[in-house]
Amino acid sequence: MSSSLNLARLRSSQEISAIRKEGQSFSSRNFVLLVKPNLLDTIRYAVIASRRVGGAVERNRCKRRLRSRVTRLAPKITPGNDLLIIARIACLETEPEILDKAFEQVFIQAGLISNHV
RNA sequence: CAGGUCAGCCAGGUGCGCGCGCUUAAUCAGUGAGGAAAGUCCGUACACCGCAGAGCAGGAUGCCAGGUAACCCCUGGGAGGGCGUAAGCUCUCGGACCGGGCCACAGAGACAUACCGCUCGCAAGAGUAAGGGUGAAAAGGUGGUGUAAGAGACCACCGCGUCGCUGGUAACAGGGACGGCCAGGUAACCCCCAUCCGGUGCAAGGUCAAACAGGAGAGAGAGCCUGCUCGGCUCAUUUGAUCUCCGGGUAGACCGCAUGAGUUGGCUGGUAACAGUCAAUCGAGAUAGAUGCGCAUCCACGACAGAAUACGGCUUACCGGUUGACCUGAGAU
RNA sequence: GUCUCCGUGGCCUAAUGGAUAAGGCACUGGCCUCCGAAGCCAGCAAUCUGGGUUCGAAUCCCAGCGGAGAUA
Repeated sequence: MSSSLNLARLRSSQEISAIRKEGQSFSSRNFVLLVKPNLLDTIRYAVIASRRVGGAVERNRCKRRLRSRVTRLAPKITPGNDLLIIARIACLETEPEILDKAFEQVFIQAGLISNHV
């Protein structure tokens, strides 16, 4: 209950474009992760699926998959960062377990998961 | 039984666990995408702006009748063409005597003409348009009479036009009389005729309203270290710190926003589209944008695809399943 | 969401309803050269898709597909 409090959504387009400009990027086949430290003790995130991914059904599916993995990993992630996750076409086809692994790998690479496993 | 045609319906179900949006003070609980939600191709509602009334310009529609809030929509009917043995499917539809434009190449000639021809004649010339050739298209067609050769010059049938009659609300159909066919096509070229259309679109529009700047008034103190006193510091006291009020209104929030040309069922009228009436019922409302995942089980093994102000159509995409009517062929009784 | 516009070889352009769809760059082959470049000659290759109007469609009409832009 307390862990869910420091996970928030980013809503304004100004903040998101700031992350796109200034954030550090870490990419995989399925998605791109951009990180920018904020001065708060919370994690704020946003998920983007552009028209390149597909129609409305495919875009919703991508966002759903990525969002659910963020909420699952949230207790492990070190707070104080803004995250921006951009979906790629491949994340529609990859198996859920492989996507899980790729997600953790990228977050370790970005140094966001401190107390791993 | 096989093949086909048309019309309609469904769009995985049930249980458990985790998770999301909305309703709610909160839990529990309830509820939660489509037949096309799509394309944005038409038509409206609704909102604001404009507007005495009318017209011009521009655009749309175009066989007839009906339906509808309205329609490039639907239903029924008509004429003509194409496909199919058939059930049936499909395409076309005001005006060429308002006027203008265009009709390449070929061909003698494309809207006006006689090249090769035919006939008469010694010839000059005259009479012709049957046949040839060109072309998408060349002064009704076929057969006969007739003639020097020919020609609606005349006759029969068909086509065309005009005027009555009968049936039909009408488009039109049937049949009759007369004309003797004086003149091509194209209006998805301009145009003419009839009917309709003001513009912009929910990011419409409205309410509340930080901050910054502005105006009016009060005004000598206000703030910080610090909870209080002392003390200190900063900013003010001409160019005004600070406080109060004001209008417009940005960020943001809320309304618009889902009880409606609603849905389901019955009855009545109508061939039908549809209308009327009675009863029951409330079935999404997000705002970077909510519906999924796992397990079990049943089956036909799940396609196309995701609401964003709402509705009526059209068009396009689509795994399959199923119901009814009809047509053709074969066999049996 | 709403509105507007466009679509011609690999790329950039042209076109009166009447052609075998034109030109430049690129590509391929040849000539030239000791070898290249340049130049010259020849070739390859296209009207987004499907219907319709018309004697005839890249052009006109309808539907679809794809791509741009505007709107805060």
